[in-house]
Amino acid sequence: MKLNTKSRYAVMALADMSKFPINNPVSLRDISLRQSISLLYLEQIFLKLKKNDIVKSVRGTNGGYVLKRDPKNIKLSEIFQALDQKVKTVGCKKDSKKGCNGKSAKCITHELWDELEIYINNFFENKKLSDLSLTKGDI
Amino acid sequence: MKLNTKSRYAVMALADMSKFPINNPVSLRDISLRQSISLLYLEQIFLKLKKNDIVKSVRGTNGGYVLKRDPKNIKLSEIFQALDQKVKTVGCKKDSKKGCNGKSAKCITHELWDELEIYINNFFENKKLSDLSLTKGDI
DNA sequence: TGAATACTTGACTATTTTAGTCGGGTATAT
DNA sequence: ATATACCCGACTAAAATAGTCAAGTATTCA
Repeated sequence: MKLNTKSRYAVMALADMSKFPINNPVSLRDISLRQSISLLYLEQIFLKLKKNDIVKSVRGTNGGYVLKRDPKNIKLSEIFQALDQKVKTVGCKKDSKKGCNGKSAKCITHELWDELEIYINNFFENKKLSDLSLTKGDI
Repeated sequence: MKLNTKSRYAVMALADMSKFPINNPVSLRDISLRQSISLLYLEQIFLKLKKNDIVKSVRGTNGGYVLKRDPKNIKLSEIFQALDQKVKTVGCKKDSKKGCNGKSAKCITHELWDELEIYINNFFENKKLSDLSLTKGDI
């Protein structure tokens, strides 16, 4: 059970951004340097964050990305969702007719995994970007 | 963030076993058939469960595996540990001097991941094998 | 005693996922 | 104009995962 770098980097980058005055575009190049994340990888990540309405982009010289909302209103769950980073505990679909439906022999433990999924999602649901960015002084 | 099949199967198999009278050896072959898990894969899994004192083996005809303790006293966290299935949220070591130490630029979000790890482990720590095996009627 | 059952163990392999790169764009400020 | 910085799909290397194989050993029962 491992967190992937994409969502981890996304949170790091957004936390980094949230240290700067809002509406002040932060370039991926700068984030890349400060957080030691490959620029090209960051581009991939921010594309998704943009599509999911978490950031908006400002093109051209002195451009960059800007948080679309106040860090207080950005839940970590949104960030994870943006990167298709679901908490997947089981292979079988929840409501599929054949195979596992939570009652069959195969998935005696299905309920448990569902419960775990909800439990973990709950963690992210209750954390805001502001919860992390404001606690530390330096970047 | 995905659970691997090894630990999932381990829990399924143990839940299956715990339906039968204790001290009654359950063969992997039977578990394999009931739960549709490859026998050879189960063997691999049970070797680890045995090494970690969760089950004991009975060789020979009518042999199989037996739970070493009452399902009420087997925490899911033990099962996961037995399969080296740690909840890993970050790559960097917790106390390494160079690189990330929770305060450096790189790991602005380190505390968050630690918190998540503890949170998830807590789930498994508070679940017993008996919590799942007894709730369902059939196997 | 020997055949069948069932555990034991390490090594091996195919598949999938992950992490990250590459190349060729487009928009905008100065 | 030109440098900066976002845009986007396709690609690839490496690692992890899932599962198999081969060659055992121990025990029971006929």
